[in-house]
Amino acid sequence: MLDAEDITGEPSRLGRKRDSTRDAAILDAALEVLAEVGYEGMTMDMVATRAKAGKATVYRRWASKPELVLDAVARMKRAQVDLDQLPDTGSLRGDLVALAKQEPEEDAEHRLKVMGGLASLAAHDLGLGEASGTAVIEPWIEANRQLISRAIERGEFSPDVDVEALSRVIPSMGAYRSLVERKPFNGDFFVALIDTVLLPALRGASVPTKEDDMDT
Amino acid sequence: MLDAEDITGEPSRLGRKRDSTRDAAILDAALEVLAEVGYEGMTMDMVATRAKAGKATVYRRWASKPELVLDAVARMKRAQVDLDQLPDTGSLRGDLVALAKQEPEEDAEHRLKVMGGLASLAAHDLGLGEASGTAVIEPWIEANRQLISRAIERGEFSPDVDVEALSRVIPSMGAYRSLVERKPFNGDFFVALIDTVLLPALRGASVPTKEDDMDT
Amino acid sequence: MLDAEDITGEPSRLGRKRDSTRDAAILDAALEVLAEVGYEGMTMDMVATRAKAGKATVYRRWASKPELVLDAVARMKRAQVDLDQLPDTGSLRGDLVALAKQEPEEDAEHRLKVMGGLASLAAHDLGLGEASGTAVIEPWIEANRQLISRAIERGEFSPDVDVEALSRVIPSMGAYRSLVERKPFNGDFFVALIDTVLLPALRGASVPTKEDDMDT
Amino acid sequence: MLDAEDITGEPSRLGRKRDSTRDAAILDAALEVLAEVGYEGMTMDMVATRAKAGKATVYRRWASKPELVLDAVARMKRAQVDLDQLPDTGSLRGDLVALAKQEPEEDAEHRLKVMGGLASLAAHDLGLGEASGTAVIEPWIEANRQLISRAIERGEFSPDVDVEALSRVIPSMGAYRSLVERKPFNGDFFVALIDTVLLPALRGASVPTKEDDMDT
DNA sequence: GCCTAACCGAGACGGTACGTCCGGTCTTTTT
DNA sequence: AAAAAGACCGGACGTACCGTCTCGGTTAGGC
Repeated sequence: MLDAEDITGEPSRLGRKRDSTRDAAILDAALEVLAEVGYEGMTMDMVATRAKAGKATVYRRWASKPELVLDAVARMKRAQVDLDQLPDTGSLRGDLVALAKQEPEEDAEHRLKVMGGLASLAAHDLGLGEASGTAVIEPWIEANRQLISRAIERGEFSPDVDVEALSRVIPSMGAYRSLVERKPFNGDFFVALIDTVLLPALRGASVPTKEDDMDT
Repeated sequence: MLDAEDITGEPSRLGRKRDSTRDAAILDAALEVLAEVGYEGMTMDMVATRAKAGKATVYRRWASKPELVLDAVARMKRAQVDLDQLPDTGSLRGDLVALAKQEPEEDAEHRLKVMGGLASLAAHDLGLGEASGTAVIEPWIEANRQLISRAIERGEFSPDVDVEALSRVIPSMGAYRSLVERKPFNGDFFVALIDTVLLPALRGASVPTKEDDMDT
Repeated sequence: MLDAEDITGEPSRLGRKRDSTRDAAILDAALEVLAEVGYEGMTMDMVATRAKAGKATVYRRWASKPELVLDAVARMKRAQVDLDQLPDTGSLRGDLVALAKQEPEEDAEHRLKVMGGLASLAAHDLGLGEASGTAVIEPWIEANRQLISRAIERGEFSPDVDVEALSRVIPSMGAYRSLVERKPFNGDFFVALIDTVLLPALRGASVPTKEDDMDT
Repeated sequence: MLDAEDITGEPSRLGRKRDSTRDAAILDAALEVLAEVGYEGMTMDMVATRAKAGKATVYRRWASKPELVLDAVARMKRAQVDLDQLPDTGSLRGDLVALAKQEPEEDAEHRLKVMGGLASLAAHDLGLGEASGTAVIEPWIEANRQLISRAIERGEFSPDVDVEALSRVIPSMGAYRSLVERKPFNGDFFVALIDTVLLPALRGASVPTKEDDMDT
């Protein structure tokens, strides 16, 4: 966001105050349009019109279309995973399933559509691709990271497992299913991943054959 | 591609024949431009000009920019995985590593750039998203599917493993790393995935807890 | 027309002969299309298709669209004024009226439409503008020139009249009415011009006040 | 022009106002380009670029190339004949010659070139042909109509003359010379027409043989 | 009676203008 | 000064047309 006031600390005393309700209206409009026509199909005019806002009002808050979409999608995701209220059922499988069910099933459809719009952000080298994925999926990965670490501490799994890689398994495969295969990313699929990929990998990680640095 | 002749079977004998060298020239030009300026930066005029083709010649073959890019990327991928010449080293790990090394490391950089261009295709609901991912990644999944099945037949792993899900592990996580995290998708990363996720999951798949239908 | 053979004298004896019936078919098709959609609306493909000819067959005969249209319109006009069979009624008025009635009234509507198409030829500096007008209207001017000269020889009018200018009066005003005012150029209008402009001007030409060179 | 506001009467108060200086800039650019490369050679991009305007700004005002050219040429002509300041020298000949000289001789060359561009407008049935000629030549005809009427009132000529037809003599023949014959339409030619056609026709109109209505 | 070159219809080709649509900026009026 | 509305510049999109070239096939001669 481009809020000069946030930086200076000086509350820019002159003139009319920013109408902060516009932020939400614009982001909601952006999400609606994204879900309906996708990123490429969405235009800034569509968003402004639907939010009953002028384009200048939009551009006063976000410098470009990608940044707006980024914030819009992040806003949607923020509601989903709450890192301060992760489930704690005693077993990793229980925690992960609880995390999956935490979000009403009907929201998934909507978010799926919006996520589609997200894909093309990666095309902008500006680091927006990175940021965008991060904003949406990183909290999810972080939740997995915490749940898996907790399970290791409990002694459920060997401390030798690659937590970083395994935290990414479900989000990555979910993203692939949503964005590339365009199949629904529902609870059944989620549970199947847990049982056929993630848990087996954690259990089977006793004898990691070799090296495993992942970052470059 | 828009090739009516494919449907009728009747090869539409009248008039000048399509110059099939133009297809290749246009696709190559598209790949060059994609690698240089990305999907959003690429224009149809750039591609046509570089291929020394008229725009009509381009649009006679591909109905839109996304469809052209789709074919271009698919063409690039096709060279990568050859399903008829899969490696056979005796162990799954050996096969997978051989598959990874099969492609010269320096090509990866180029393909990574082009793959970035692919991302935004998913934004077009037209099923292009599906098709695009499919065209590029599906052959890779198929290769994994064959290698894993063969390993099971050899008795390396239990026949109870979910071959479908596990075939997608590496491509999905590779795509996430490339397109969202924007980190290099090199051999080290690839081998790490094999050793810390895929092989453990295959080994640990002895007691799949519950249901596991994946397709819808 | 581009008939190389006409120039070289060497009749290019080898190969298949031009099918001269195609010329007529193409010109007729061109006239039809011109009448229906005007010069700008007419395309070479339309003409070729309607004449059941290939574009190459058209371009083998005429080098460009303007040249084709020029010939097409000239062909139409040729039927109209026959310089070898000018009327001779004894009076200029009788001759002119006879010339007007010589062409069936119903053809006028068609030719009017086609003439509209002619207008834009003038936009091509290539001398086609000149040629086009010339091909269509010049024979008519020439007819007037001969009829007026004959009337002067008969003593109907003073030899001092400017035959060149007066020969152009009716064609010019007819063209203006057709092409610019888009009103019908029928016999009534024609006769009115004769009686209210041309004949008075011939009669009143006793005292030409001053200079009168017209060409530059 | 596409100015919705003209119809409603309600001046559509919201939003940024049309920048009326753009109209003039675009029309001037169009005239320059027309004079340089002619109607067919002129492109909308050329006009927009030269006027430092975007194409959307051009198309917001004129729906198509022909309509733009029409307005551009009309603008040029408007400067030429001022119906409120017609010359009054006491004789029709003096008035007509004054009208001719009223416009600097060097402008004629420029206008001639632009007029050439006008010709092909007639090819668009849309009434643009009619409108175009009208916009350019009708004011001239009207000037002649007024001058001739005034001369008749003064008793210079018989009230029986066909003012309508005679007012069109010089513009029609001038248009023919410019557009079809492509010869210069200069003062000498103009004066010659007055002396060898128009004035004789007015003088000789004593005994009109028949006459009959001209409009249909 | 066959060979060969030029013809024929059909349509792909390179190039280029058209008119539309967007992204991001700027202006006008109202709040 | 911020808001809604919308005009502004720049530039890509996809369509259509011109004039050329290529394809398979046909129609003449000349041998």
